[in-house]
Parts: sequence; C-alpha cells; structure tokens
Amino acid sequence: MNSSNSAAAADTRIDAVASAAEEVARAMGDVQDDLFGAVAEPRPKRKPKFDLEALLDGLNPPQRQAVLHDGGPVVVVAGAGSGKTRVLTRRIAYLVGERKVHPGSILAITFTNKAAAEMRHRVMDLVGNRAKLMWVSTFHSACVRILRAEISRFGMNRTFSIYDDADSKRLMQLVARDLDLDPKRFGVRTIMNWVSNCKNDLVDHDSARARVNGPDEERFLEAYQEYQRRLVAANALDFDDLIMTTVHLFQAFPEVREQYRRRFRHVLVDEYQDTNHAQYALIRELCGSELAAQDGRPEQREADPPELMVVGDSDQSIYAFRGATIRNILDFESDFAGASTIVLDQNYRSTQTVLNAANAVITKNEGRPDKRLWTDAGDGDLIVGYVADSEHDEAQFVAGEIDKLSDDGKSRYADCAVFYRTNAQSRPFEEVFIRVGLPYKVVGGVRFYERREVRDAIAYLRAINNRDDDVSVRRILNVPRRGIGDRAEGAVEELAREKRISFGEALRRIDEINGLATRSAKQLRLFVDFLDAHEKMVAEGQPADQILTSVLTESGYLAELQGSTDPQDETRMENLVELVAVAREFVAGTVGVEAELEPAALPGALPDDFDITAELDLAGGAPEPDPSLGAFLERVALVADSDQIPSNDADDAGVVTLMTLHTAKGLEFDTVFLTGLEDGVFPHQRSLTDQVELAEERRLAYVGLTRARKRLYLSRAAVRAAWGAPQHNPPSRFLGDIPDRLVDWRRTESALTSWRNSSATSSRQSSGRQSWNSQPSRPRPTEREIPSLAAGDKVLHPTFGLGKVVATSGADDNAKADVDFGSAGLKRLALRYAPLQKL
DNA sequence: ACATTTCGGGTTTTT
DNA sequence: CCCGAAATGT
Repeated sequence: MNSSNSAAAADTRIDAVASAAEEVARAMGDVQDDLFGAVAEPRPKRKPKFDLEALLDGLNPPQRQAVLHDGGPVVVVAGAGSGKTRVLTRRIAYLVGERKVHPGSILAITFTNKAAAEMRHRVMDLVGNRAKLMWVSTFHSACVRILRAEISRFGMNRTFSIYDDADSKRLMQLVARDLDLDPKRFGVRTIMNWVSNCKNDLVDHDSARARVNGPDEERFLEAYQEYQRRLVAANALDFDDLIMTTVHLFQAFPEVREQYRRRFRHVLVDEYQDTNHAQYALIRELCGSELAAQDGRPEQREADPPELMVVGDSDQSIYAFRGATIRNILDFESDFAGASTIVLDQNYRSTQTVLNAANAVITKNEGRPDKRLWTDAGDGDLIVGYVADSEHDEAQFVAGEIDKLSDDGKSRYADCAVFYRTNAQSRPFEEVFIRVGLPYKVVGGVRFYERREVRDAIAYLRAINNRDDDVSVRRILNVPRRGIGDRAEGAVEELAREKRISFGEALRRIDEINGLATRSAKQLRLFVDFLDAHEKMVAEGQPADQILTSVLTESGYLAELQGSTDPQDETRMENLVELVAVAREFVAGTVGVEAELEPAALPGALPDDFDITAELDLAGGAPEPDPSLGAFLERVALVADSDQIPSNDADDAGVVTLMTLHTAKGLEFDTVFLTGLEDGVFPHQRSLTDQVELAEERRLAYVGLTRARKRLYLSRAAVRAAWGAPQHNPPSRFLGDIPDRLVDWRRTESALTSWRNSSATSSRQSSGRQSWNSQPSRPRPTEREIPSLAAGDKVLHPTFGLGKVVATSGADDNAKADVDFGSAGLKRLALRYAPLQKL
C-alpha cells in the first residue's frame, strides 16, 4: 500500500483491509470468475479442430436449421427449455469455424452480463481464444463502448459517468425540489417513469412536448428538461440515455452508423421479447435494409446489412413493467424485410405433465401465436397440490417435502427451488427452514451495490473520476461528517448556479463566496484537497484498487466505521472490504488478460481469407485490458450485482434456492415449489384489474411452471398475514386453469377456515385488529420471559433468522445483546422487546 | 449541525 | 410490521 503520507494508524488499517480483502477474494473465487468471467479464467490455448458434424450433433431439425441459417433476418421462437442457448452458441461457432467469419465482426447481445460471460465461455470452448474478439455484451455495455468512442460528436466528454437508478432518483429529487413540485402530487418515481418511458420511445427532452397530455404531464416535461440539463452538465448519462443516445447518434451521423454496420456482419440478440422500443430501433439502425433511402442520400455506398438473428419467446416476456414491448418479437417478420421464422417447440427439460400445466395456463392469454410445448420424455409424476392454513404452514409443508425427497434420494437440496411472487414472501420459509435445519439460500433482495456504504464508496470514486458529477460529489460532501452542512452546501450551489458551472467546479472557487463561515470554508478546502490528491493518483495511472483503498482511509470513512459502536457498522466494514476485493480482482484480471490476448490478436490467428484492411477497423474487438478507475467504474455501473445463484454442479447436497419468479427466469431445477398461489398474491393485487398486467402475471406463471424438470409442487395458504391483520385469499385463478387430472391434491380446503371463509376479513374488522382465535395477536413484552444470554449462545429471531450472540450489555430491562445474524447482519437488540428465542 | 420523531408507503428488476 | 425520508427538536 503506497499511501506514503498517511499516519501509522492508517497504515495498520490499510493492512487490516488488505489481508481481509485477500481472504474475501479467496472465498469469492468462483463467483468472481463468473462475474468477471470473460477476463478472469484462463482458457486452453490450443485451438480445437473444427468439426461440423460434432457441432450439429444432437440438434433437432429446426435447431439445425437455425444454426445453419444463411442470409436474411431470422427470428427463432424458442419456447421454454427448447435449447435456445445451445442454438445461439453453436451458431456463433458455426459462423466462425465454418463460414470463416471474423469473431470481431460478431455482435451478440444478451440480457445480463452474466449471460454474456457464459456465452463467451461456451463459444470459446467450441472455437478457442479467437472468440475473445467478439462483442458479447448487453445492450447497455455495447452502447457504452460505442458512446465512449463517439460521444464527442454530441459535445459530451468521453469520461461521462453512468447514473444508475438510484443516482437518477437522487437527481430527480433535486429537480423536483427546485421546480417546487408538490411531492404528494408528483412522486419522484412517477416522474422518473414518465421520463423513462419517453426515453424508451426515443423521445428526447426537446421533442417531448408533443407527448404531453394534461397539466400533470406539463410538469413532467419541465422536470424532464431540467433533469436532462443537469445530467448533461454533470457529464452523465442514465441507463435509458445509453440506448437512446446511441440511436440518436446513428441517426444524426449516418457515416458513423455505416461504420458500425460494416463492422458487425452478424448480429444476434437473445431474449428479444424483453427488448424495448429504443433497443429495437438500435437493432434496426444496425440491421435494417431500407435506411439509405430514408436518409435521402441514396448515393452513399451501402454494404449489405449484417445478418440478424433474434431469439426469444413472447410467452416469457415478464418485463413489460419496465418498458419491454412484446410487439418487437411478434412483429419481427414485418419489421425486417425478407425475415423468416424458426420455431423450437420441442422441450428437453420437463415432463409432459409439467408442460401440459404450463400450456393450459398460457393458452388463456389472448392474441398470442398458437404454440404448444411438447416432449418425448414421458408424463412423469403428477403435480402435487397443497392448501395450507397459513403461510407458515405452507413453509412447513415445503420443508417437509424437501426433506423427504432428500431422504429418499430423489432430489438433493441443490436441485430444489422455492419460488414466490414477492421478496417479502421469503420470510416464513426462512423461519421454518432455519428451525428444521434445512440449508437454503435466498437469491435477490438487498443487493451488494445498493448498500449505503458501497454506494458511498462508489460516489467517492465517481467524484474523483468526473468532478462534474454533481450527484456523486454532493453525496459524499459530508460523509463522513466533516462539518459541511446545508448552509455551506447551499452557498456552493448558489455559486455554481450563478457562474453556470458544476458543483464540483464551484467547490474549487469558494474564495468567490462572501459570507461563508471561516470554519466551513476551511472544511471545504480540505475536501477539495482530498479530491485533487486523488485526481492526481488517477492521472498518474494508479490502478483502481489502490485509489479505492486510499479513498476509504484518507477520507476517514473507514475510521468512522471502525470507531463506531453501532454493530451494523461492522457489516458495513466487511462490505467495503469486499468491494476492495472486487476492485483488486478486477485489476488483477485485466493484467492477466493482457498477456493472454495478444497472440489471438495477431493476424496469423485470423482466417486466411480475412480482409486485412478491415482488421484495423476491428481493433479492440475485446475490451482493452484497463485497470484504471474509469474502467472499474464502468464495470461496476453495468454489472450491478454479483449473482449468487448457488452452483449446482458440486458433489455435495448443496442448498435449497429461494427466489422470486422474476429471478427464476432462465434457470431450471429438478424440483420446483411454486408457492403463494392466491389471487391478490399471485397474480398480484395490483394487476387484478388490468387485463394487460394480468396477461403478464400469467406469463410469469408460465415461466415459473416451466422451470421444473421432474417434480412440480403448487401451494397456497388459506390465510396469510398481510401487515398485521390476517387475510383470507381465494385460490389463484391460475390454479383453476390447470386440469385436475394433472394434480394430486394432498390437502384441499383447510378445516379451520372453511367455516369462516364467508365472513372473510371485512365484517370482523370493525372490532379492531383483534384476531379470530382467542389468543392475543402478540404476547405482551412484559409477560414474556427475558432470555438470559451470553456470548456464544445461538438464538432465533423471526425476522433475522439464526444468529450468534457476540456480546451482551446492560441488565434486567435494559439488557441488550449484539447478535450476528450472518447475512442479515449484526444487530444490537433489546432483550425486553426483541422476540429472541434461545436455542 | 446533528439527533430524534413522525409519517407514509410498501410488486416484480437488469442495466 | 418495518423500512426510509421529511419534519421537528436540541
């Protein structure tokens, strides 16, 4: 650690961080490889001999047709479990191996970075290291790469920051406040959605006026314009901008578009049903065939458009709520001249029973192309149905079944998954699983990069990387507290407004502010010195991990966490250590790749007939290995979370996976429990009244059902505690769609509720929240026995789960315990109130 | 400038 | 019930 001018104490801290970071890095091992897979894992050097027969081996006729397709645009309608990933990877291998397409001229778009890394791996297994030159990325990553190269044409700087959802929200909050928008009438979220919808439809802040409908939207428009003005001033783009701006770039500069059209001879898009209009337009710019005439410059020489293949399944579109348009895949044939369609409807994953259920549910959606999944794998087991008394009872049933399956050797824990509609539903499962000792992992929920401390650290890095990034600069201005309050911040803001400069720039000119308290001015200067020193580190080319480490120590952030008595801060500390580990891993990865990539980039490795003049154009087919802060920030902005789906290939029994239905897309398990099948839960309350949303819920059900390979369980709870009062929910309408002969109902309507289900909840609510059984809903705190705890005791908490007592303090009524709840963090709890159970 | 309290709101989620 | 953000108190 070369923070030469730091005090001895700080050095010790750094060392502590460093060694802990190493530990974490080791522990993270495989996860990291996955996360940063494209660069981290060394591949065998030898180039596999290309074998067309082997490539086509095991493919059915339509799959084969898709792999071998030559010429016009093609959409592969790939039902659940029909082997679409296989088709995509083999097609790319075929293009490179058989048709001698240069890997650098292939653009493959996936929905997540994880999927991109995986696809790259698989293709590399088939064709070797050359595959590194492909662009395999998300829409967003691809656009960032293009924009970094071209955005100066729009007068922005190539070091632009990328604002994620939380940053955008913060900025919009500032905007709404400045415009005096009544927060009750105009929720920040509502405005953001409006703006996002505009951007997804490629409507920029200048042309949005035409879209205004009613006085409310008049205000939205104002907000949009101000928001955008400030984004540009901050030299930042939000997620939606990345796509929209790229499309606008292509439209404004046909020669740029032409350059990319010539570069990408093959474009492949996965999960096409989840694309929004902007993404569609982007593909159209790249692959459309009628563009020259549109531009009114038919004289321009135009190469044939790239070959386009899109893959998707309209029945699995579950992201309409964030702009995905199902029409993109439905209208593909009319959108792209000469397009053809290949349908994959043979399923290789599930039993016919599971497929029959899924088909029965999805068929109820109107206006969908008729297709039915089928398999030759046989009927398999009946679906198991269960009606529980309560959500707790439901969890108990699930736990019991998993236990039984495991004992009988039918399904390991790792082969079982529990799905639910909303994250909050995981709770009863966790409680019960802990109690019976069933190992599990909850996927999703609060993510690493959304934690406050992590976001603070990132804000520091962004502020250093781009001093105009107002949102980031202001976020960390007084974090940790350094005596810069609202007054001082307001004064700087005022100066920025006056001089039409960014907040960060104004900070450096505080001498021009009159009437600023000496104390504040001093603190501000120290802060500026801090930023400048680190900007210098960046200019010197210091790697990202070193800058991060320095930031955390020199800012006093770590010191504050360490000096804190709040046990939660210890968790925060660990998260920062993990972030340092991520940065280190990132830097190490880029260094490793440099040596490895070079041979592949040599002309000798290219196909013989490859046009060498075009090759210059293709330089950088793989991202430049770059350990800089900017590169790290980009990775962090676009990766968003280190996926934690438990791996399934280990020899041990593994753990049961719990997740929402949305998270489950793209995965498969031997045994699937689809829970909470109640109207109001799934389908969700808010979609019950809207046909369009209801159709999406139905697709969600379809996705859930088709995750199951061998065994499918459907369950619901007759009574479910909403937030306080118990609620009686009717069975999900999706259950009624599944033919009875497919289901073995282990338990139907509960005896307990059947006599009272007509009175339901409303009629009794007049008497307050008194519950129906004679017991008070909760024992009084004083009546409860206060457990006597000591460090080392194991305890159970209904919310946090299983924990270990780290320390105790206070006595009698004031007795408190610090309890480490593992993933739920470290908490200090008052024993008098906390419903802790000693184990 | 910071600590405490009240209030409101509470699908799904990647980028 | 349980979380964060605005409003209020010291």
